[in-house]
Amino acid sequence: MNKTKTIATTKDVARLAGVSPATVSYVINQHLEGSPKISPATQSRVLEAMAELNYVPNLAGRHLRRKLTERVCLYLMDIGRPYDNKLVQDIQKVADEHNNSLIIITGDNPERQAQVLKQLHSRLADGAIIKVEKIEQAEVQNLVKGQIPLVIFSNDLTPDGFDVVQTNEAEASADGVRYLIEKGHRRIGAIVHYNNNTRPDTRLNSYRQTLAEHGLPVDESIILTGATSSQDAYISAKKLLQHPDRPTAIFAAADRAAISAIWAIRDAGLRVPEDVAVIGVGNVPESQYTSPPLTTVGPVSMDFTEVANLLFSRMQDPSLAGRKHLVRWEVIPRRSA
Amino acid sequence: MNKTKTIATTKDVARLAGVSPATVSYVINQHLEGSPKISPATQSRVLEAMAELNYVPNLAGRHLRRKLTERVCLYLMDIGRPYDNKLVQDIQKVADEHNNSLIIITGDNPERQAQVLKQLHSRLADGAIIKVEKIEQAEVQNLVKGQIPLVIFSNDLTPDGFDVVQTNEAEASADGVRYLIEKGHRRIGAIVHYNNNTRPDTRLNSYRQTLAEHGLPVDESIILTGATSSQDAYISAKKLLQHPDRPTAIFAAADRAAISAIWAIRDAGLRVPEDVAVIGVGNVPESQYTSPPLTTVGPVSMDFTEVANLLFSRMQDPSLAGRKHLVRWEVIPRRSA
DNA sequence: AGTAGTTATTGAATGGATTAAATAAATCCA
DNA sequence: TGGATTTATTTAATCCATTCAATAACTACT
Repeated sequence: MNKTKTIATTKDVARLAGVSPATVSYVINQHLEGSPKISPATQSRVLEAMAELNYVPNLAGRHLRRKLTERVCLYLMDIGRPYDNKLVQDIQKVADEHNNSLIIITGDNPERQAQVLKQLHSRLADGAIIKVEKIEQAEVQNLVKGQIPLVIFSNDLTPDGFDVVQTNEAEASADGVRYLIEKGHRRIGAIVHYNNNTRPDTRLNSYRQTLAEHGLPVDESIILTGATSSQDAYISAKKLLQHPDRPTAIFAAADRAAISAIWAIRDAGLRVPEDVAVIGVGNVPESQYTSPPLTTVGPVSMDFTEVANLLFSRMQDPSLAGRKHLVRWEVIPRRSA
Repeated sequence: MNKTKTIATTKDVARLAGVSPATVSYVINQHLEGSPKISPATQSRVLEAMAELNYVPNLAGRHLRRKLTERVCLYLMDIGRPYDNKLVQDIQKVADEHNNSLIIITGDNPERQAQVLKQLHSRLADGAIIKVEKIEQAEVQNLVKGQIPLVIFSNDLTPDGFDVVQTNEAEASADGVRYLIEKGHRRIGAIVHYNNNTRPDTRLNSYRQTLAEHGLPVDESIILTGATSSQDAYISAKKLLQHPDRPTAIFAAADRAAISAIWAIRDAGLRVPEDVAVIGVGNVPESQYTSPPLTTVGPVSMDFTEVANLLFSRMQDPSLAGRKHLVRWEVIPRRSA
């Protein structure tokens, strides 16, 4: 009965099976080629002992000795983003193929980011994919010194020496605005900053710049910023609709805001896109199923295995030069604009 | 230059600072009360050496010796669920207070569940919160043997010996259907199984049972199952609307399905709730901002710190008897029904 | 100054698994 | 059967940080 109080170690298993700890280890790691062959007889005695004692290898011991965790880490700002679930699945799949496990850590403040980078340096994992808006340069540089394979998924300025994944989000947002202009719209309102997790500025800048490039005036009274929730976005949309010189189209810097805008337009008794066209950014899953389906700007491909491959190839050969991977965003024409 | 190739250890720091490894360790762990006091002079010499060598303690070494990881794990089926982000935040907050870090692992198949439970047993973390639909009993029992503090967040049958968090989701779904009946509806359609992550059966059962309890017929032709996406749900709703004997209300077993239903109803030129009322389940964030705002069934409180506290109190005293925590779901009346 | 009493520092053992190198056992062949 | 070769098993070192117990360096006090 006191057996259950203590966690069994290789030594315990060895004693029970009447072999040495080394033999136990070799039984556990048979799969690693190059290990000595253990005779079927001892093998089964060891396995029995392991089962009897409910033995599981201690990870700390193993990692210390092997200098490997066979684990990768994904850092996300939070776990609510539409694409991140797919990102996780794809990384998981690739990790599985490499017999690695995946842990996810979240945090949207620089403190936690620094903390996690430090933990990585402390060998929390053998490599990591960091997906953030903004990078703590200094900490990352330390990691590079510490030789932790790293893939940075961010449009923020990133230091050299590792792989970066970026999106052409800014250009794609500009494409979105251009799309509206090409449809003949001359007065396009903007609803920006759906929540604090996105980078509204680049999208808003794209909007301003694109209008300017086409010789259209930028009217600040139809640029509504600070919408941090669907409700805010709904209210913003209402305001645009009540504007004395109502815009004929709305550029919403996030799909959820765009969806709220559609509700607002329909609630006002107007038609989408005939009376007011709407375009979003992000291509969240729901955007396909709104009514009318939302025209939006988003990633063309949802396959992130390439991102995971960047990491694993770097783990195999840390001397690799820094690479860049682009997640292409494009206008996805549906029926709201 | 070759310094950067190798990761510094306490020994390296000790050598550079001209002290013993023990001293280095005591400098690192000053905060742990009971540690000997180190003189300011040596202290700063050690700190300098640490900075110079870019030293970070190796977690494996520390964990091995301390027999503690100061880490907790949250297992989720995926990272897309509306409430889980809040769950993560709350656990994170409590973990921070205890100087623990949080790692998240996901997986929706029993294999990964088993794998993770095994890793926990292997001391991946000091404790875990497992949020799943279905529990692998055998593996969990092993964990109990291995004395890993565990909180099971699941309505599935759970073995004794640790804490469980459950929702009264089934009863609340029944309340939702009752709510419609009390509004005078006698013909209520159902759209069930929004995706493979939810447990439609309990909700559907609640629906059937509640109708029966009120002496209403259960008409299988207006129960549409298998809607695994918003689009499916939209199509299902369309079908209900085209039914020769059209229901006056729709019970959607998931909010996203309910939202699709609202789109479908409005697209058909009908009004919500006057022509067709809609109630959802889940109270996802968007449900507040649909038009009309969705009446739904969901958790009343969004504070999960209590769940985290269950875990940490158990980690402090593993002999605690198993406790139960109920996340109360209720009808949240808005305007769609 | 000498002894008791503090305070600072270090030596050495520890935790658990792995693995290179060495030994022991088994098999083969002449 | 004896010696060589192959196969199975073990010994002992190692990974790194921590911590108990012991020593060393100081202070203080009579």
